[in-house]
Amino acid sequence: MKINGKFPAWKKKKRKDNDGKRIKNGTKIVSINGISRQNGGQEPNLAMLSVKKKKKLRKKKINGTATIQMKEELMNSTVQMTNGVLTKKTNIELKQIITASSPPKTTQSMTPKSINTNSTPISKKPNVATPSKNTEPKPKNSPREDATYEKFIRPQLPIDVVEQQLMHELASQETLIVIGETGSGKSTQVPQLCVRAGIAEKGLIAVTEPRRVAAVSLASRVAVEMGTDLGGAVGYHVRFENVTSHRTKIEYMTDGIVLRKALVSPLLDKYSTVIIDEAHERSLHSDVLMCILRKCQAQRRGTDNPLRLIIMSATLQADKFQAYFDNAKVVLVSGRTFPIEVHHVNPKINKSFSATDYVYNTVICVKHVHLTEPKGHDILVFLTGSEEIEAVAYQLAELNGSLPREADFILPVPLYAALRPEKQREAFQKTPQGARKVIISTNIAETSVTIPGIRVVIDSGKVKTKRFEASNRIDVLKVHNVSKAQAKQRAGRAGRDAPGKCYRLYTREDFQKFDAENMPEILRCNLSATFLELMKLGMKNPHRLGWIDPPESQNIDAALLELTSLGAIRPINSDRSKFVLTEMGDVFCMYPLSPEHARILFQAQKEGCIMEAIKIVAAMQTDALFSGGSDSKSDAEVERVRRKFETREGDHITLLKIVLTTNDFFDQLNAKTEADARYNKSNKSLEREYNEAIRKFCNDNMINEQHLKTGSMIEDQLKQIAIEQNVKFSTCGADFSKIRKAIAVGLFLNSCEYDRQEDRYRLMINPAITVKIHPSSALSRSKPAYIVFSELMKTNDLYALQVTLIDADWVRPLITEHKKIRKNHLAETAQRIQQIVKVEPKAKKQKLNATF
DNA sequence: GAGCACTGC
Repeated sequence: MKINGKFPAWKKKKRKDNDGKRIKNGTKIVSINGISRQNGGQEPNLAMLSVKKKKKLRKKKINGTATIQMKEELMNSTVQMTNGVLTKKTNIELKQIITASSPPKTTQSMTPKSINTNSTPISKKPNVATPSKNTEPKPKNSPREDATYEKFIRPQLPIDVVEQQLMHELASQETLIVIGETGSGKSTQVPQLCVRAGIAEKGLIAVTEPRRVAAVSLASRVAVEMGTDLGGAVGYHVRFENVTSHRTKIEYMTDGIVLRKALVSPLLDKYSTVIIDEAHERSLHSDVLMCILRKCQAQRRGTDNPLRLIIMSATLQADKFQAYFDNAKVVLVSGRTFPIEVHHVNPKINKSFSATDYVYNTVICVKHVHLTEPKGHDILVFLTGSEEIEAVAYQLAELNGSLPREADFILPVPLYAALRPEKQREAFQKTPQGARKVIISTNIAETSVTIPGIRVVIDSGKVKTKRFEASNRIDVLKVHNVSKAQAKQRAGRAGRDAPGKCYRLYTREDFQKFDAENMPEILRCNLSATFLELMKLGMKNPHRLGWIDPPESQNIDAALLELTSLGAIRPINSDRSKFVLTEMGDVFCMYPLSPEHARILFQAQKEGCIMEAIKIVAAMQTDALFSGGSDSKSDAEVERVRRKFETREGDHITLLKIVLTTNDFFDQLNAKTEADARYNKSNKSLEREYNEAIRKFCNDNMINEQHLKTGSMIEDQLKQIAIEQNVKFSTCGADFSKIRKAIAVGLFLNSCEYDRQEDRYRLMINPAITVKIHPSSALSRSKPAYIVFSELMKTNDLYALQVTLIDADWVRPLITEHKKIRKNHLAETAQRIQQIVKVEPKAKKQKLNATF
């Protein structure tokens, strides 16, 4: 929320809200409890000014504490890394930012996890944290660590009740399904039970998590419980960070890392047990893992190193998992959340209620809750996107002017992933005296972060999701209703610390119409990258693969067509039902990239510009490097800086320019810092100056520091892989046509030709589809004859994002080839469907088991 | 001249 300076960008322009009503320059008739009132954007009243002043004061307070916390973190890490070279320090800082933006890690706080609460008040009372048996011996490490362990006493957890049963099942079952709600302790205790049951002697216990924060914080927590240091008996492995050793017995990992490991060692024989946590989330990676591990288990069955699988889930999909894993046993663990009172909108009472204008409803609801709920109970609001969130935050701040004198002050705090880390941190600050914090969030607060002190949840019932349209290869970003499970999850966020309330801005009848569960990711994304990995593991026919929820046939074919056209796979039988990796496809697998992006690198090697290609492709993996429009800059200044990097050749070359500029800056900065170090400057002041210089550079050039660092780490990772692949490093200098050709070849499926009559671009592989260049692109005004884009996004129109000027001759042969393959492909698909229809169900099942 | 949720290797 902007306090000083100009109004937020959304306010300056006319915009349509979801009901189609125009909100003009912030002026909107707000009717609260029947009393209409006009908040004029042009005439800020006195109450409004005093609000700003008040807020400014409170802001100051908050920032004060933040600085102190950050300083402490900085000092801790400096102690650990004083002998590091200064260039390494960027890494240290990144780590700090990651930890700082994750939920506070105390011995009491648990990882962000899924919750499942009933929609009616739950009578279960949470266990009081009582001192219980300390199951593990005390550590004998450094004195500092000893102090930490002595303080630690694990509270009793619901899972303790079924400990004996779990131990028994672990000893006898090959696959086990553990269903446990939030707070049951399954994520921390089940791996430890495995160790105690003696399973870990044959091999490591792997625990997979869908998010990095979860893997890291769970590992830290379990390390404390087991009385070992992190990276000792308990470790974690996420991208860019491997904190494990030869002593490690329990390894927390992100599911993507386990998939990568499976590509290198398909039997995963280092691990005796793999525990898949949060399986109910149905992330792409966990679905693929379950598919692979089932195969893996079959192959290791009967050997002296069988694979044990534990599927952990928070919701009722047990039946589905049970059927998938051959009637595996299910152990139920009760959860430990506080009772939550759920209120739905009742149209009979709330006469003015309109189901579509949820932004307006939100403001009304916050006001109602604010005036009726006890002071000090913070509110968490779920909305769909940044624009909405900023709008509500603004209106709530204005609401303060009309509150009764005795009422507390409303402190709106936006929270979404694209927000700068320091802004995100405000959501975790303690609420100032005399205020009520209202966090207005996207679904980031559903699972990824846990905010303390929330007692009331307001749920719009909406979520923005991306779905892949296989027929046109288009990503569609749209607002949808949440699922029932998601609504429960959101409600559960009110019951973390104490009994809570949830207000749903939809009727009970609407809720009944919602889907039961979230749509699994595998059903709504491009499958080409996944299939490439599975083919590396020996899969030949994706149509015959046993998924929990099989993707649509059309979607599977689209991925096969894409991979074939990119030259990553080729058919091995005449009816094109079986495929195998080509040599090039094998190389693609080594890179953590989509097949298209890997193809750019492959081509760049031929063209002699691999260095530049790696920089560009790495930058393409992160969110926008250039973050124009940040609040303290004027439009003219944003334009000026944007022009500095813009090139006529397109947005990919612009990315390269930004990366090269920052590289130069870092070279100079490092040289200067090294020189300063010779004059005996203290480490601390050097580091401060170093970080300040980076901050200033990023601010001046409107570069997102976080994304820049992520990009640079990806660049290092890609370089490392290229070295392992014996790639000859080459650079094209100022001859950008080489790199443009490599990009064109990699993204040839996205090449377009300008249609002057329509003033739009026609997709060369499918001229029926016309698109517009997104206005954020450097090429949106120059309109060259031929372009490729990175991504096509359907919002209000069909927009091409990240566009580069190309030569049509570079892509024409590839497009001709693609059309040929597609023609055959369609014919073969029709033929195959005929065959499948003929197959008897029984025979079909046998075949399914025989092929992978 | 638009305005984009969230993860992950």
